[in-house]
Amino acid sequence: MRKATFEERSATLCNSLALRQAARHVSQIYERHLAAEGLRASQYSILSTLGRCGPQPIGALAQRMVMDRTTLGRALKPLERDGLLEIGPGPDGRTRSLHLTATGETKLAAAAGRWQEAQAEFEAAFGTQEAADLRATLRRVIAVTGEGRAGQGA
Amino acid sequence: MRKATFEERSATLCNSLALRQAARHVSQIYERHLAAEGLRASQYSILSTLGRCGPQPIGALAQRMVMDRTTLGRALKPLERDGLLEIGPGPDGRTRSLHLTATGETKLAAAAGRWQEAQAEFEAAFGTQEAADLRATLRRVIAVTGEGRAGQGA
DNA sequence: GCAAGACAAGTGCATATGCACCTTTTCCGG
DNA sequence: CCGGAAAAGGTGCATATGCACTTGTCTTGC
Repeated sequence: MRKATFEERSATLCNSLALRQAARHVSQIYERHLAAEGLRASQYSILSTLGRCGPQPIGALAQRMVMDRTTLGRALKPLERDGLLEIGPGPDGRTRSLHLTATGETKLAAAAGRWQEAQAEFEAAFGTQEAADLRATLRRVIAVTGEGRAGQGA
Repeated sequence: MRKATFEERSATLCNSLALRQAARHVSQIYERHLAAEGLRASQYSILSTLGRCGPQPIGALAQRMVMDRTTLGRALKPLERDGLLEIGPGPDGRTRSLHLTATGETKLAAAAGRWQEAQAEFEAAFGTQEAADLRATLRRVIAVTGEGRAGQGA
C-alpha cells in the first residue's frame, strides 16, 4: 500500500460531512440569487416541483422531493402564509391536496430566472459537464441509501 | 443537439437540490449509528476536528470546518452543556479557546467506532473508491464556490 | 494616550431538519 | 357492523443554518 498524500491526510474523510459542507456552500449561491424574489432555495424547489408535477398530497410531494414528510409539512407554512400555495382537502378525508395559487405561479415564473442565474454561476465555476456528472453521482447516492431504509415510501 | 433521455427529463437538474437531498440521506446513516453514543453527526464532526487540530478559537474552527461562524457558535452550546468541551478565554480578550474535556475525548473515542460503522455501511452500498472520488469532487465544489465570496475567512 | 477601524464573538429572527408520538380516517377480515 | 391494522397528517422537541446587527476588544496612526 502506497503512502497517503497530503491531500488525503488533511482532507475530510467523512462522506456525510463532505456532502453537507458542499451542500451548504452551493446552496448559498442559490439563496443569494433567489433572495431577490424573497424565496429560499428550498422554497423554490417546492414551488418548482409542485408546478411541474401538479396538485398532490403532502406525502407524495415529500417522497418526490426526497425529503422528510414533517419537514415538508412545516416548510409549507410560510408559502401558504404568503399566498403562494394552498392546502385544500384531498379526495380522501385523511389527505390534503397541495396546489399553487395564481400568485404562486407568477412568483415561480419570476424566480425561475433567478434560479437560472444561480445555476449558471455555479456551472461557470465548476463546469457544466462536471455538474451534470455530479448530479448523476448524487442520484446514485440517493438510490443506494434509499434502499436500505425505504420506510415511509417506495 | 441530441434528444434528452428519460433520466435527464425526470431527474433533478438543480445542483443545490441534488446536493441537499444526498446530504440529508447520507447524514441519516451517520445519525443512526452515532445516536448510540448520543451524538448528532454534526456534533461528531466538531469533536473530531477539535480533537485532531487541538484547541483553537471559534472562528478558526468554523473556517476549518467550512461552516458559518454563528452556526458553529450555537452548535457548541449542547456540547458544552454535556461537558464534552469547554469554551475558555483565548490569548486575546476577544477570542475564546475551544478545547475537549477528558469526557469529550472519551466520547470521541467511543463515537469514532460508530462513525466507522456508518462510513462502512455507506461505502459498502456506494463503493469505497466511488466515495473517495465523490469526496474529491466535493472538495473541488467547495474550492470553486469559496473563491467568489471568501468573506469571513481565507 | 486616543479615536477610528479592524476583528472576534454573541443575539434576534426566520427557516430547515427529522425522530417519536398522537389523532383522524380508511380499509379489511370476520 | 365492528374492531384492529394501516395510512396520512400534525405536534413537541431538539438541533442546524445563516443573515443582519450588536457588543466588546485590539491595533494603529497621530
